[in-house]
Amino acid sequence: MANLPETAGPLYEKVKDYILDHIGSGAWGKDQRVPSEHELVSMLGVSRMTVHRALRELTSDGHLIRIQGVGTFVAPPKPYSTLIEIVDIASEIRARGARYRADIILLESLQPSQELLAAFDFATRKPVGHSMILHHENDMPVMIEERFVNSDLAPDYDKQDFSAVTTYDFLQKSTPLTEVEQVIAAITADEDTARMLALEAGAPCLLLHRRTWTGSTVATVNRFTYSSRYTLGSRYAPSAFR
Amino acid sequence: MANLPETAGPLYEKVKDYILDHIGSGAWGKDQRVPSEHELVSMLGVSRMTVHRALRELTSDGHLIRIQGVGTFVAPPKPYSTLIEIVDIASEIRARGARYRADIILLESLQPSQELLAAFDFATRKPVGHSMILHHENDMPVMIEERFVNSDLAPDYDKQDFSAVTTYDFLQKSTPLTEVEQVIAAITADEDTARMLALEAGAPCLLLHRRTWTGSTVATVNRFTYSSRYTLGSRYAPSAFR
DNA sequence: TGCCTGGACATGTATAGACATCTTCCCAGA
DNA sequence: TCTGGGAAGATGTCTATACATGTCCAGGCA
Repeated sequence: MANLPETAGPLYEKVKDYILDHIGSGAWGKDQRVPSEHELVSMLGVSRMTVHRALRELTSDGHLIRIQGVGTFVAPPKPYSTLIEIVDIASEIRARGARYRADIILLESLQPSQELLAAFDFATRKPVGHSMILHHENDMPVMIEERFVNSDLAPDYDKQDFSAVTTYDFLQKSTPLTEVEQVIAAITADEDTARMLALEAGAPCLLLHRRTWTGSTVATVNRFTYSSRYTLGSRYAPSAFR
Repeated sequence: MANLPETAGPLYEKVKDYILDHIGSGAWGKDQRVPSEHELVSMLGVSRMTVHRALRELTSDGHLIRIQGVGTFVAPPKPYSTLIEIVDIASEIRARGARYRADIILLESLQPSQELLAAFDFATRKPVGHSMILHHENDMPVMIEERFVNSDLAPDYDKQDFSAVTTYDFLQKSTPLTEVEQVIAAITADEDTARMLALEAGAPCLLLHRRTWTGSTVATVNRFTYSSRYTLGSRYAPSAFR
């Protein structure tokens, strides 16, 4: 009988470690077959439910691929990709210990343009909420936030007091977010943008386009323009690795 | 006895839906107590293991918080934050159906500068691998990749043939990535950069700084400069939401 | 030759029962 | 009044068993 690692913790964790060790050492390579539940039961001397739990968790972590009726296989290695978490700018600024302020430049309900209709995937013309807010760090403008909000999901968007509640907090409470699409680009600030962000003409700016969904309906279409004084970034520890 | 939702699928999924419905409707609010496993067994007429699995999965999805010996509680709502996945540029370009090419500008081993020593968190001076590669989409330069690699982890980095294997693939195989730190900024291209990317002087560029760790040691320090023709972005469906 | 059906085997789910571990709280004894 | 101990109740783990569902293949029948 094979030996389980002597790490602490519950049995199914030891079974997970046993399997991860074999994958990590290369003994069980990519796409290769992992012993069946029944075989692991014989090899390790634990019950099938315990083996099953270990295999199920490793599968949801992306280490294994299981096909009912066929078997369990080592998953291809994780892509060397990373995730950037972008948080609410108000909390981001405050987290750095800086003073945060937001100026509401505009808050209205408007008839969407053709382009916006397409972004919302609307079949018929109906008004959407629209806001433009200038965010400051220590009274220095750092980001222009422009949001278009689906009025079906947040009908009173243009009647909120966003000097008291951030758009972020309001939207978090009113609409459950299910999906996000984002594009980041570098642009040269045009005259208006440069003026608002107190930049020299021609300064480079970070542009973040974002669409969010709740279910299959588009909830918001956003455009964030960051001053070149500002950087986006964070640190993220992928949980798929041990 | 309470009624489980009539959705399809296994029993534990119905129990999960039952609980998520009560959370979503506001019937069970934030920090409020969820019925105990024993109570749910009585209420729903399923076995404790089935209830337990549902609760455990909802906990790992961040919907619930469980404290042994105390009880189960509704977790505070998810932050309204998003994740951007940034993948390997070669596969990104190919995925768009474009022709990909990489020119190796430089591949060497060098003594790190003071700044680089700090980035690697090295106590003593030792050489690091260094590469500069220009990536093309349809023969148009779109990104300058500059990498500094910890020689302890990838000692032969400067001896690889990166026209045959991408740096991405090589590093993925040689070093298990455990953590990532990234910063994105917009910059104005300097003369050299503009020339390499075939841009006009003063064009805005996207700058992505990245450090990666394996365990507690810094594996690579990277600097990616994207042409203004290029945008970073992707679509991501957070699994924590239903 | 071709189909198709049954058996072997894999994973997936559900249950009952037992014991472990942890927290809370009440009550008896000092 | 203070304190220690134990009961109650919560989650956490493990097992044995049963049945469901899916895949694959070999052997038999047309």
